[in-house]
Amino acid sequence: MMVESASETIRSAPSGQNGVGSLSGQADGSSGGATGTTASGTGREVTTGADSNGEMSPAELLHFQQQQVPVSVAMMSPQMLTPQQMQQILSPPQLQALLQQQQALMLQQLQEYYKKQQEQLHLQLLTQQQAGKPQPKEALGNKQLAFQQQLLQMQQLQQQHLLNLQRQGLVSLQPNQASGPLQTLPQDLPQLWKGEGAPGQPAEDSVKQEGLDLTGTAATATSFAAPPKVSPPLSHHTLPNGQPTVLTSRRDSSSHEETPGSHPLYGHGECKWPGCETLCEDLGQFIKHLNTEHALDDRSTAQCRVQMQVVQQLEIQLAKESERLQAMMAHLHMRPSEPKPFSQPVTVSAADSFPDGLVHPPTSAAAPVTPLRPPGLGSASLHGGGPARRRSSDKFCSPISSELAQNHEFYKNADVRPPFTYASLIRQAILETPDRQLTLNEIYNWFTRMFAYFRRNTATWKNAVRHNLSLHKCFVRVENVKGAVWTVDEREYQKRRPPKMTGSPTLVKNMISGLSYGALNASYQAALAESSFPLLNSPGMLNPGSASSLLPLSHDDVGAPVEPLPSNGSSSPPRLSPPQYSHQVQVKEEPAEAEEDRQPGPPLGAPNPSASGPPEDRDLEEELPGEELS
DNA sequence: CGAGACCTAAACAAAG
DNA sequence: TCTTTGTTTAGGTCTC
Repeated sequence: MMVESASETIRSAPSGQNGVGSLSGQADGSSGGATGTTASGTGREVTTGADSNGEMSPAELLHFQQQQVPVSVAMMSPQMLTPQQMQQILSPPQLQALLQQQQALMLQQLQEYYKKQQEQLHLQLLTQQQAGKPQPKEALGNKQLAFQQQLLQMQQLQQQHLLNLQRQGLVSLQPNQASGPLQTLPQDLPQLWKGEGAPGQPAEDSVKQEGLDLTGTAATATSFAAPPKVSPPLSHHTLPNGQPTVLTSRRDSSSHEETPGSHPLYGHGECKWPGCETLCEDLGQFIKHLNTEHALDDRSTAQCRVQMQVVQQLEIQLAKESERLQAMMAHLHMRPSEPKPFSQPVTVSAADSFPDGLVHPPTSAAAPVTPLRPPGLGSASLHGGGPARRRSSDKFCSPISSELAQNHEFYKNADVRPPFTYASLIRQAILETPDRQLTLNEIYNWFTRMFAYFRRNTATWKNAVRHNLSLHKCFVRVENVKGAVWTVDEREYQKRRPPKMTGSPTLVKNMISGLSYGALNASYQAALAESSFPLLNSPGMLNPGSASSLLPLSHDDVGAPVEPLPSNGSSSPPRLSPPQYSHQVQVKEEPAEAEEDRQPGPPLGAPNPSASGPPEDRDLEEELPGEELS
């Protein structure tokens, strides 16, 4: 299907401008790896990425990076950072937060604009009235009406966008959207202003009057950072439910992260103040301009107010959607949220990761609402690349199931390649079923159901799945009544993967490859739908003693991390030792029949009678203990 | 540098 | 005959 083309998108950005050494390398490593580098003949390379590859210009990107990436990160090599690298640095959740922030900012800028126009109209009215110009009152009234309608429309538009983005999930960029996801809104706006709303194009007129051009606004809207002047009022919003929003906290932090030598409102040689595209040769000039043209005055103040409103609106919207999501999840048998995940040890480890200089705390601070940091992945994967790899903290790496559980929504919606190996995913898929067995097709389905990436990238992964199934001994094919099904031989599985280092390079690599800018875009979208991650954080993780070992089936992957062994010093041979896990549940190359008999019955190992609940939970419980054992 | 794990690509064969 | 499912082989990358 068409999907195919879209598929490879991710790797499309082989860009990995080898700037950040290994990281970029890894970027194409897995997915692009062979193909990308050596192209192994196939020349498949697929650059497509029409959708995901936001096509953000390098300049924009740089701008983006400078403003959004935590200082330390940015300093690593600002000019070298590619979207991918950025994504390497930021965990999916972080990206989400980031994107959320950006969207909010953009919206707010738009609002400011509108406000501005409105003020102008008022002015116009006043002057005209004073001048005694008998301008037909009606006309003026119409104008104002038109503006109000536009405001309404705009608000609706915003909300719609939010919703759309939320629901689209998969949708990345429309081909014609020149740069980045954030263009979406701005692009719509001009229309709104010029076309739709006002009969007599009043909007456009007034816009021109001030020499402003909404199109320009659209362009400037890409300026992500919060205008300093504006940030104050935004800094401490809380959701109706009292939860601080990621949005705001991030914004706060970002305002402090300004890159020296740059200004959030200055980019591409022009003033990024909403609606102002004044060209400024250098920062100095810009500052001057800023102080003169955008000084603290009524207008600015008004803009701040508008921003506040926008933010509040967004927050309300967010809260609503979160609620809805929770309800949906609850309905779909996922536990209702309650952000407990943060009490997990993982959190600690996450914090631990900062020293690497790869991630910054601010984000984690925003935790409550959006568990931004997937315990395992968040940090683990981040490190994968560089020095971090070495970290001995195995606790870091959480089992795939937990990782998955926590980022379930994310992967489901974002076109991000999951940082797991095919083998671990397959295994996960199989273990998630009551019978612990799946047909190939069911496995496919699981993949597509769980990961947006696989929904879009149909092309090769199926082959890879089959390949993995056949290749790894841990996957046992069993002839079933209804055909052949695949099961997992835990013992083999454990054996199979001699503990690699903790960071799991490939995973990271995978993740990275999956994180092309397009992915980022997707993440952005996903971010919106993301507010209630916690839901997924299966409580199971917290269950310490729960049914632990019945089926220690797993420590999964995410790289090989979890290890049973006393994690202490050497991070080397982590999970190698299956022995400790007396598990080996089932299977094991046996005659299909035998297998069959066994499997269907009590779901193998019937891990925990009590802790019913979704398979995921089961798994989590199974795994965690393992980790803790160590 | 070699070993291993992983990944993608692709050729083939057997079934349905 | 076409598609799906499985198996194998080959060539690459990356980390240890």
